[in-house]
Amino acid sequence: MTPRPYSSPERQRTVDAGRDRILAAALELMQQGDLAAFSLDAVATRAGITRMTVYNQFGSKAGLFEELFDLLVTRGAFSEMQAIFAEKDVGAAFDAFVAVFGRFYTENRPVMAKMRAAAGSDPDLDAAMRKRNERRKRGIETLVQRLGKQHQPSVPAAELVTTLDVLLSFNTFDMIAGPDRTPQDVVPLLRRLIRGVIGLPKRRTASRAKVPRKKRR
Amino acid sequence: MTPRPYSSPERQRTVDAGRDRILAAALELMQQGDLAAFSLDAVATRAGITRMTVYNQFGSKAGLFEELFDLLVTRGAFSEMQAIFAEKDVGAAFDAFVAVFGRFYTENRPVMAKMRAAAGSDPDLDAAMRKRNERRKRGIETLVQRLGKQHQPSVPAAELVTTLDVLLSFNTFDMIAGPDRTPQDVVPLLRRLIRGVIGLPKRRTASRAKVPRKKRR
DNA sequence: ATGGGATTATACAGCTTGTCAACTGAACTA
DNA sequence: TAGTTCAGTTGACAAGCTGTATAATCCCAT
Repeated sequence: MTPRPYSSPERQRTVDAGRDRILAAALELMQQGDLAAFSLDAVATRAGITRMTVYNQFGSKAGLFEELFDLLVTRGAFSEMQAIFAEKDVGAAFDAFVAVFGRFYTENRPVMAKMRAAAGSDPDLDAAMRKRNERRKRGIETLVQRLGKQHQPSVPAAELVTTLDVLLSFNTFDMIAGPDRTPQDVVPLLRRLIRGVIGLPKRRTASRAKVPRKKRR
Repeated sequence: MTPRPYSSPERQRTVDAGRDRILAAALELMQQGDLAAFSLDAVATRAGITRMTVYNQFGSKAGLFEELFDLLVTRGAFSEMQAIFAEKDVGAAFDAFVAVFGRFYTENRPVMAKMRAAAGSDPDLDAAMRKRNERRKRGIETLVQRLGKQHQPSVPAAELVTTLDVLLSFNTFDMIAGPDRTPQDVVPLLRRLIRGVIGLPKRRTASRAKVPRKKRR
């Protein structure tokens, strides 16, 4: 009656390989077609397995979404976060923060758009996404706490974190970028915007700081 | 054989009444349950008619969405827009603009959230919604053009309209308000934020401007 | 009474997510 | 070496959705 211990490295390897194939297929489908074309059947067929295996591995469609998002995040350029929080100049830290999200949103723009749409339809997935976005908010909190006294934000202090969170959300990057630009292109604009909100002086651009301005444009 | 002319005011009235009942039922369903519960069958049952009638009247689910959105807009507090554009003080005009959208988003918050989600899944509906949002953008454009020279925006002039459009989108109101406040509550914050972006001085609050400050709170 | 437009009833196709018992194969045991 | 056990896979099924097609029905205007 008592289930005996069971562990199979061979088994585990094929299972993990299957998971990877499923996630890869899901990612490809997310990058291409529209959300309506993203069915578990399409994912399974593309991964070369049965739809049921997807259910066994991820529980549900929302589960697959969540794991896919986590995969993107771990793959993403968030490894620099440590360095950003260690940065001496708070303004530079914010600038780097914006750049990280600009890159992440650019790399995963269609996927993020579909994630947002899917989260809007499924309350469970919405809660899961909200929880993951809290990490961004906590990062903003720690940066805001490091702000000195020589700044005067254009919003109440209690709202500063929430406001910055909005400005750093995928929606903001996506809307401002529009169809003709990438979120990456929008980074300078958002930097200026954020510096304006937290009341930091305009940063000396790297080029200007180095070269002593020889010719006007 | 030749179809004779035919027009029936009575008939037309009952048809219109049916349309109204369908739209009312759809609105109720949008305000209550989640988007998954919003099926054409549920709408039809609630309206006391058949699902086929919905198709006859609105063509498709997306068509119903669009007409419902238009209904909300015409019902909404956008009648003041004329007065807002006629306002002498540009800052006051922006303040009123923000208030209008705060009220609209507050009244229709769950509906707007579901519309956004539905638009994310259906490209056609997404295009339709985008087109309707252009009206907001055009309103911002006219207001921005009326800005004088005594302001220095914190973003390039070419990006000012897009930036303001983001700040006035449902997403911004919804995110900042969060679960404990209404978009309406967020209006003062967004006013300050927008004034900061376009480089306008903080407005003298109406109460301060009128009453000569007798007692501190 | 008769014609026309809208609504209804009914059926169907195709798609989706999700659940079920039966099956397969690797690892353990005798 | 041969049988048992368990995880993972599989095909089949249930229920829901949108959208379409077709015939019957109702009701108003002529």
